[in-house]
Amino acid sequence: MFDACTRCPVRASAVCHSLSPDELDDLSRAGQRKVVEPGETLMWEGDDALLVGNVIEGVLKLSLTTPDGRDQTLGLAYPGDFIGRPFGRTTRQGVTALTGARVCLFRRSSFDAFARRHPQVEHDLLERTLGELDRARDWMVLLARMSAPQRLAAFLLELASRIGTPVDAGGENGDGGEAEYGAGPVRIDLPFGRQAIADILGLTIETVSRQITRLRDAGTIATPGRRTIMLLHPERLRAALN
Amino acid sequence: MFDACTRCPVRASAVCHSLSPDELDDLSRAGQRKVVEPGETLMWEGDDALLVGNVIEGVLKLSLTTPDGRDQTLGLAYPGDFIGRPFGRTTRQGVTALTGARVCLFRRSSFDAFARRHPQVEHDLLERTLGELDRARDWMVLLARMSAPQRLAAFLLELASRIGTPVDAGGENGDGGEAEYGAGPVRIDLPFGRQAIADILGLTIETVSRQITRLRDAGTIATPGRRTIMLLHPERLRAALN
DNA sequence: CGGATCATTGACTGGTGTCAACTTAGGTGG
DNA sequence: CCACCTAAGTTGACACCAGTCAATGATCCG
Repeated sequence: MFDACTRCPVRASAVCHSLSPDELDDLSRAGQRKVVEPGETLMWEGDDALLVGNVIEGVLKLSLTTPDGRDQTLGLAYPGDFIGRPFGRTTRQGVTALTGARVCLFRRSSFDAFARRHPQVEHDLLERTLGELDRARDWMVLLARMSAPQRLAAFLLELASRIGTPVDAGGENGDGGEAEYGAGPVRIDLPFGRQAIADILGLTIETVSRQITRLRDAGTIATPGRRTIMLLHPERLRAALN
Repeated sequence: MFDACTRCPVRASAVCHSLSPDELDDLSRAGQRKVVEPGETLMWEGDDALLVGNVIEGVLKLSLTTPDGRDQTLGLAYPGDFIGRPFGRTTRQGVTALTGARVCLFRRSSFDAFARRHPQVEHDLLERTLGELDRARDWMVLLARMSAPQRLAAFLLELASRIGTPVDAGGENGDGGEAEYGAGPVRIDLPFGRQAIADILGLTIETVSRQITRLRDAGTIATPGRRTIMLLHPERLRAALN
């Protein structure tokens, strides 16, 4: 298990990155890896907060259900991100896998105790949480004030920076890595369908669909498949935000 | 100054509550009290994060401006709350006093260093930030999915629990304290005007005004003055949320 | 090839924003 | 103490964007 941590693909970016080999060994004994199926819910909103963990691979959503039964996605968790609610009685948001995923889970009580013994872990958690809060508040502005076209533009740009791959005008750039996208076209392979986008943007699936059609007709994007979007003119999306 | 901390009205609830007298003395040397005028902005969005602090008295707002110049309030800070962005280069949200206020400020660099030497403070900050994040996410659902009547109802109920005073059917309850409100009427003395409410709820001032009128006509609330709202039937507001 | 799911499109409705006029509250100075 | 003035709040008319309901079209999978 210690070895599993050493070779962990998110070793450098997860909350455990600052631990010494001994500490890591200690923590790893409390952890358990789990493969999550697409659509599987790891934690339900309102549940007792029994588990926390790290995303190793895949994309998960944090979501809440409105009183009238609609779903609102509050954030996405990518590899290296922390999930769950430490130091609290209940998890206020549900955590559901959008894609197949692998996670590394801890009993919350064990993790809490470990974190309190390791200030560096608490500090890392604090920095992450402060960053999450900043991002949540940015998103609040989008949900509170922006039109459907603006919401979609902002979302596509964020996706591009998270999981987009730059595409050379002449052909594939090749590596499929994290390369920063600039002015050129970007390819996004969506890990989810239209309904999930609607849930994220606080819109209906029909409105999302109409906005995508509009952007395609304008030549700003191309949609070679249901789950692929090419940003042909990212700068136009950026312009649409103002 | 040490004495000032000992007698501080938010001594029990602020981030410094867990400190020993010696530690408190240490921290207090780095702090400075400041009186803030209504409307005064303590920190501007995008500023270098130079200051952090505690609210001692009054109500402040955290806000962001949309590209087209509208204001969105992201949260309110009440006495005991922590303000500013520790461990970061910039403050993403502006902090502006809605009422006259008193705060206790630290240079961020000093506070950061102090916190890193005192895991208990970092832990407290982490718990606060996690709570803030939960609340921000609840509010996201409101902004993303709820109608104007629902937003106002939710806001009035939150205000009631924060700064409302229960009112006996026969007369004043008297103490003006934090007493939990139950089924009975609650009086809210608004620390801000209609525009601020609109900024919080992501609506226009006209829509807020119309909703208030609607609730008054329905007998759910009374508005004896511009800055006073009496919740005559809080349970109706609660019902309106579903 | 056929069925099911997901996505798109269309027609219509309703809620909220916008612009503008009007009213009220509250403070100031005669 | 009252008249006035200003800022804040209210109300009305109208337009438009996004939601709803319904039908059609495209993909994926067995």
